[in-house]
Amino acid sequence: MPDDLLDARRRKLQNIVQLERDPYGRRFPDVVANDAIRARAEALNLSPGQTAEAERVTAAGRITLLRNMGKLAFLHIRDSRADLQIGVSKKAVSESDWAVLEQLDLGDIIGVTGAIGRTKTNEVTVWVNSLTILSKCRQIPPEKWHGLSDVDLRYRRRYVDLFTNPEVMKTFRDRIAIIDAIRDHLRKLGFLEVETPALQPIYGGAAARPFTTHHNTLDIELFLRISPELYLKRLLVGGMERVFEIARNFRNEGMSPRHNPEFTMLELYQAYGDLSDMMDVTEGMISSAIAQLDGRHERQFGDQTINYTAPFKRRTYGDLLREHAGVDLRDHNAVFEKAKSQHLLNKLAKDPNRAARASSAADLGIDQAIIANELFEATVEPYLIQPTFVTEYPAELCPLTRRKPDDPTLALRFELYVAGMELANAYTELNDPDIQRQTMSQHLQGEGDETMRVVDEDFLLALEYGMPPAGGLGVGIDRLVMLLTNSQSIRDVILFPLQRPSQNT
RNA sequence: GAGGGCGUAGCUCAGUCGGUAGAGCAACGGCCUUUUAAGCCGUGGGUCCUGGGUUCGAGCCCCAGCGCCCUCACCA
Repeated sequence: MPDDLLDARRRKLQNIVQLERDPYGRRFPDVVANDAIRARAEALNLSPGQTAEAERVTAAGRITLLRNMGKLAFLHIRDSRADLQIGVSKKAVSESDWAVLEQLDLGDIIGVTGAIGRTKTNEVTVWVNSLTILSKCRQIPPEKWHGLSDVDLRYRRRYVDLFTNPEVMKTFRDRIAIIDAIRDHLRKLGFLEVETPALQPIYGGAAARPFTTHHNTLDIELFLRISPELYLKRLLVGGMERVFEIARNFRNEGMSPRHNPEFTMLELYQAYGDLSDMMDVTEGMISSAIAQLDGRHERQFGDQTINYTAPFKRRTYGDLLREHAGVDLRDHNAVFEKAKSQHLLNKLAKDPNRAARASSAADLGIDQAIIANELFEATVEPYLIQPTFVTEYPAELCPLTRRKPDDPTLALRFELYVAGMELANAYTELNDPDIQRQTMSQHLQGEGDETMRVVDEDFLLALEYGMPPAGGLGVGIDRLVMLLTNSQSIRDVILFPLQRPSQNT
């Protein structure tokens, strides 16, 4: 039973009330951030044991360490950037303040004012002359040394994770910095940041199963967006030449270290641009993000070292397949036999016997390009460690994309791979409404699954008004943050990842 | 959805061959005015994930369930 632990804290809270002090505090102005106080101490050039009596500061934070020696106490308080040691001498504070100090626990939030100094052991310390409790912590914080490491608890109680594990706070501060840098970069390029519906009567722009919901007043079924694409393109029709949205997308699919049901995607469209512009934008954005962090273009991700110095490698799909799988994309038979020998057909055929008997893609009723792509994913993807733009995808894999003028079997698309992960995806967009209508309907037929899919007639109508030729780009923001912060799971870069609700908490 | 791993004190973790449930931190009482995972003396703290089963006896073995993690499947 943890009751005795909780009771002890509740008792101390009562003691504070009895001292006529408010255990939950109030406005506490002029707080200086811990790292700023440390910087000031640095600038003062104090020698060990010295205190700059005139350098008074106000500090506040959560107690992460508390050592009371009876008449002198050292505590560490933490804010979102740093820890700071404070020293409280019984002689230097009021009787009431000292009495409050004796009722403090790890996890309490306090505010102090005092002079900046250094201890004999050279630790920067604020020597307190007044102390205020700002919030009593009535739960038990995790252990000071190991912190909170149970991953389930870390996600369920992210607030505890954040204040006990500074590297977690750092990761999320970095996430914020990365997104800020991307916004700045795009605005400087003249992109307008827009917001489009997350509740959509017809979903589109990606092949994924949506979440469904219902609007009571209109009494209609709605879908949570799987992509903002079709709305952003409407804005191109409307005359916004450069638009972007940092959109939360929702996909009712499986979860993995690289997939969360809701995730953040940057999508942007640039009128009069194409694939090569999208490469420039991608490289520029990532460089800006890195500059906003520590500026290091060479970064660790797990046991890999990745170099983000632009320009990134550019390789064609066909070249990569030839290099890693040893087959020519156009040699359908070789592709088929190679895929068969690698046991890649079973899952496509959904029946091992049928896969074993088949001697061509047609036998399985599967498009040739699908088999090639299976081979690509198995043999090429794992080796795309350094940032690589993969270009010239087989057109069948991306029916909604404009084709290469001099070779209509290839699509004007690239995917950016880093560390074997798909990080970005870009196209020279299709703006011919007739071709778009045709490919959308074909795509529908190919999807014959249980999910409802409807051609978005209003989108096609918009195209008929005329959409400028454009480049389009999508970047998985969570994955980018994973890569730049060396986080192995998408859940480590999403503050509150989806967890099954638990009964106990 | 399939396979594998894990679940012991508030936290981080031990637990041997199936034989009385352990440590550190945290907590409680006491001492301590320069600590750095502070120190010293003393005390308390358990639904061993849940439910069955085997056994004289289960934290440990078996079955089922729950939760989490990983791999795969799903997924422009």
